Amino acid sequence: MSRRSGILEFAVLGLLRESPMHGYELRKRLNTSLGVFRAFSYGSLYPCLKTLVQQGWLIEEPGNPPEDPLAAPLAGRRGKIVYRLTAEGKEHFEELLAQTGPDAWEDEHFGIRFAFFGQTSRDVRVRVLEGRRTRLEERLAKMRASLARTRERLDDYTLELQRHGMESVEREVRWLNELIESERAGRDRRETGEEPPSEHRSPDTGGLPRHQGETLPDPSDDTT
Amino acid sequence: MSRRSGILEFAVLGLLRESPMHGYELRKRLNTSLGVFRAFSYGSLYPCLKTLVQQGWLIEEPGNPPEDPLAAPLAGRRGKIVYRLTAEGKEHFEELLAQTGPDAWEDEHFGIRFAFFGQTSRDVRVRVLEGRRTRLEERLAKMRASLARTRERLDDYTLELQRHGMESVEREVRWLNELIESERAGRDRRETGEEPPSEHRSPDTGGLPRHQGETLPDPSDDTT
DNA sequence: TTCGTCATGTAATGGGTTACATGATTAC
DNA sequence: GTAATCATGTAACCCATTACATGACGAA
Repeated sequence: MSRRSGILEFAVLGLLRESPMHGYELRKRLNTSLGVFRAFSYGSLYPCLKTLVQQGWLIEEPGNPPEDPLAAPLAGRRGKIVYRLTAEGKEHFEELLAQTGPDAWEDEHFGIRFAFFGQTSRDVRVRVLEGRRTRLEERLAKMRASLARTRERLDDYTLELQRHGMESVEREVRWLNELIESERAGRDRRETGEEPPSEHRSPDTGGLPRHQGETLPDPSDDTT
Repeated sequence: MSRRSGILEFAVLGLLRESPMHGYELRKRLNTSLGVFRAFSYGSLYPCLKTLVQQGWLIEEPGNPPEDPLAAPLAGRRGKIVYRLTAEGKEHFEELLAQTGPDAWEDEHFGIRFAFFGQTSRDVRVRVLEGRRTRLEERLAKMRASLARTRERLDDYTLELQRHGMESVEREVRWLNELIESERAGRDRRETGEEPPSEHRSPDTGGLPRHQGETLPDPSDDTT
């Protein structure tokens, strides 16, 4: 039982916006491109797809995705299902993208949101990046306060844990600063939607901060 | 319904090994010392405590912890409960500490395990650190392979996400290397159990690698 | 006397995983 | 013909959270 995930929903809509796909294929992309940070199983994916169809954001079509349209209608047997984003789904995804509320700044969501940054405006990107930075700075302040308060009774390892944790968060903040600066400088990025000629990719931005090591339960099958 | 957590169980036993506590107090420590990396709520803590009692690893005592033994037996009302580690619990915790199986190297577990490193032997510490390093190196290899394979179709943001993620993991590996070296060099650390004079804390080790930013749902009350 | 904090709990829910069950298609 | 991989799904479970319910105790 999963039904309506949140971030999984977001990622599914985002991937299907590019092109229709099988659930199987979807899961593979979820666990490679995005899956460096997060892996999903069929047990959550397929139920999620069902509810997205119920919402009217996706439609199911029999057969294979555009690349190999050889598959006959195949009415009887269980058959393959291609999921395609509807107009409503597209609209809904755009709303999700534009959201800058607090969950856009949460650790679990930030990475995946970032991966779809190419589909929003620079304005939204900057707001989300700043929100995330604020979050991390608050966290840092708490960590520092807590460390200053209880230093004596902590042993070496716990202390080192804290120290390294703080250092990591600090580095993440620095990285966000670079990203924000880069966005503000207005490097040649697409404003929204479609891809640019895909030639010049400005090499000066940065990458995702989230868990350097979190999740990743061994994607196991991505050997294509 | 939670019952038997794994890592929560581990942390609870580890904290109670130091001294008996109330559930409330336990949760506070869980969310300060350790909570920089992970927060727990009562909804998981209290049920967990119950099952640990059932296992015979803890006993419940009425009253207050050692520091203020003023509380009368208070039979009737719901009353406070102090949880104390039993001999069996202590033994069980030591077994858990000595485990070097794969879950000792998982992201979710590593941070908390590390916090209790002071209670194991150097031997176990090194094995756990090396295991973690191996894990991360495998992950890194996969990330590199995947990146090399699919580079063209990824947009700037997804690419940057990958790049930054890899960089973080690489940094974590470097940190593990320092820790391992430091352990091997045999810096003046306690071998097991009790605290040393707590004066010289070798400043050359490092800190925890796990998620720089994961979890942390705003501990909200740690102002002591 | 009321507010903050200490203190213990439960029910409903969330968002996932693992293991299982099934079967089609492709490559050798 | 058989193994690998493609492909879809479900049931049982896991481990947590949130919101709720209850109440004692100290300080202003």
